[in-house]
Amino acid sequence: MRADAQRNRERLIEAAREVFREQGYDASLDAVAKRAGVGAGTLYRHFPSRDVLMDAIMQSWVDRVNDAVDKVLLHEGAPRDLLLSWFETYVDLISMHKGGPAKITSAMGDESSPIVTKCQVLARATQRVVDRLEEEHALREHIEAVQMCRLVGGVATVADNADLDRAAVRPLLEVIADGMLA
Amino acid sequence: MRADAQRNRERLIEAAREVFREQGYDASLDAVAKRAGVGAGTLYRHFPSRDVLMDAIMQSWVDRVNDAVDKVLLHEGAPRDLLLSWFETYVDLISMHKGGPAKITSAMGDESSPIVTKCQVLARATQRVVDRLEEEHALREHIEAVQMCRLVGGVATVADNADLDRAAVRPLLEVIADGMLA
DNA sequence: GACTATACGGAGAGTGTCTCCGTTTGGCAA
DNA sequence: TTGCCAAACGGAGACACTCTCCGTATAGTC
Repeated sequence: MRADAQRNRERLIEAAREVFREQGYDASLDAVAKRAGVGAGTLYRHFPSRDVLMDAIMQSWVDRVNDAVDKVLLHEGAPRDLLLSWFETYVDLISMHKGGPAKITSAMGDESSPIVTKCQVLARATQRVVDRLEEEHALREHIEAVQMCRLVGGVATVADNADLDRAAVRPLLEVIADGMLA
Repeated sequence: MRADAQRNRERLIEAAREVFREQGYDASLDAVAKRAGVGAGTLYRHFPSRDVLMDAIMQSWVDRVNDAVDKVLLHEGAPRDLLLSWFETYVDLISMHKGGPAKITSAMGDESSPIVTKCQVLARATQRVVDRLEEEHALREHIEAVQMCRLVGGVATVADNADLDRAAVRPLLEVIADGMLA
């Protein structure tokens, strides 16, 4: 890739990060291009769709997911606490941008989604939690990681849309946890 | 209201019902106006926003909700079956239009939403199910109808976004039910 | 320094939202 | 019946966003 192309690509990602944080996932892509100081054509050449751009700005986020699940799994304690701890972390992780929870959760299990890699990172992290709980025989049978992602993602989506705070989200996560634990 | 205004209002509602069914909740409002045979100005005078229009086309749906909960409560059987039966009915009721689950669930508990009356109808119906289960001491403590609506609405939203079928939705609803039952 | 593949930029086509204002009409009073 | 006018209509058009096309600029190579 030519040096100017590389530079513009990075500028676009940085601009998108800022604009999406300020205005949410629905922000105008022309605004992103303008913030980056490039033309619309340049933006669309690098990132043919909004989702591809989203995927790119989430690279550093992948590391954060993996760090987060490591940290959660470190914690010794009751299975219910572990599970709830992961659920709350999960909600935080997918709620970094307005509209994020819906976007990520609807792509979960869709092989052709442009953000499939991000979903896989989340699913694998969740699988590690499932594995740990199964070792301890703490989970009911037939509980799959993808179901966990969908349920908790559903709660995060509702919370995102309705501006619910953590206090309102907590009891919803508890219901899900109790429904999954043996 | 003048007779022509009344007539146009009804035409618009009928047209919106058709267009939303065919094209989903995101369909162009100009398309609705055109289908109704009126100008865009007439549409926006009657219905200042998409949500207000949605609210209007859902009038008959209110009756359907009430019929549905009556029918579910008639059913004798285990509490778990009753609860799951209501959950599946609930998902069907709010999934009549693409985008409906997110719209309805995010407005749940928001007094200023244009579709607040529809949310209340759903919440009251769900409350009747909660009351019945509490009579039978089948429910855990501190379970509120609005939480039920949010959890099941979250599942419906995910299913709507990700095109999940009933078979994929069922186990998610089971987790929620098990998390709520004593 | 010249060449060319690569990348850039922004005008503009396509689409949707919503408003404004000149025109039409329903309903009433005389 | 007729005349009046408040109420309602309609659609052009301003504005916003997405995405493409193509003339222009330039990075990298020889």
